Amino acid sequence: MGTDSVLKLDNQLCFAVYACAREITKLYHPLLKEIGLTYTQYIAMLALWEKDRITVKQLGQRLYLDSGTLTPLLKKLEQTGLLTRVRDKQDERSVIIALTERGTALKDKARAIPEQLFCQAGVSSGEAEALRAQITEMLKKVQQNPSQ
Amino acid sequence: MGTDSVLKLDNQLCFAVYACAREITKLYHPLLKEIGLTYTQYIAMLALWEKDRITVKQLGQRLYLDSGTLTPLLKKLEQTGLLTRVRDKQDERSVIIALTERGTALKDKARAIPEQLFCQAGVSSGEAEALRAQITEMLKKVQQNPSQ
DNA sequence: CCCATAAAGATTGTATACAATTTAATTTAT
DNA sequence: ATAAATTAAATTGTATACAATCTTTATGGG
Repeated sequence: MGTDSVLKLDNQLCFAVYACAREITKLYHPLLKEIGLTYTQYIAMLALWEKDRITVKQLGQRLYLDSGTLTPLLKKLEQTGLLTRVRDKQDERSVIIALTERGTALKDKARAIPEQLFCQAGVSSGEAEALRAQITEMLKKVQQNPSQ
Repeated sequence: MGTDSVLKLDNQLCFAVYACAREITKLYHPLLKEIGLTYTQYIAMLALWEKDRITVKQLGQRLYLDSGTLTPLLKKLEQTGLLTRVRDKQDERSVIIALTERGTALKDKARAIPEQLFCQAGVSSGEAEALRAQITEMLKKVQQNPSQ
């Protein structure tokens, strides 16, 4: 085996995924700026547009993010007026996230984004879907603590 | 088409890549802790073990990172004694990064990491390589400014 | 030669990420 | 029922990321 092929950057799956994630995020930046969201905020809104009135914990499980990241992010979205954060009466440990009217309405503006992005990235939706499926499978394997 | 399939989180390639990158990073954490590196520092060292005495600019192109991220990271690795940062005599705008003896020696300790990670992740090296190749291709398409 | 541009790093400001800890509420086991 | 364990958020501290700006140095016309 050549000296150190296992340590070559170009052989690292991790690096490819890591670099790709950041480059895609950069691509989103100008589009998201128009609707006033950061990338992570957009991901959170995507989850909430599908299903809101969920706890921080549940949102975190969906996004693979913990309260350390979500608490400040959700406070910001609350300040912007896109959602509310209210303690659950049934279980005061939990905080329930609900979209406001404005938060729900923002979905209309977001609808054009995926299409614009595909064009920009020059990736066909077919190959994107195939790749997404594989990466998702990998994500599930790699997931450290699925119960989290 | 169902209400909003384009905005569904599970249909987003970007989210799969983004979440996967973070989960893989978490997997590395305990292994890298043993050799005293963070994930990004490890990536930087991988590049430098392959080729050092390069400028910050060149390292940034290799890693898809800019000086805003690299400057503090490299200062830290300099403090740790793994590398040196010296202005290029030929072009005082550039800073040349060179590994110290300790920096070069650390490679020996790092050699075991990729193997350990594959076992932990439960991914065969064959499928990892196939996926890596696809993501790398995608990375190149998505790259905004290759000249950068 | 001299100025306008460009290039490379460094800096600033904002927004993540996440480990580790803390606080408050709830469950569980005794 | 109550102390111990668990759980959910929030907080703290550290380390990225990156856009935007600034500083210094180099380059290229005129």
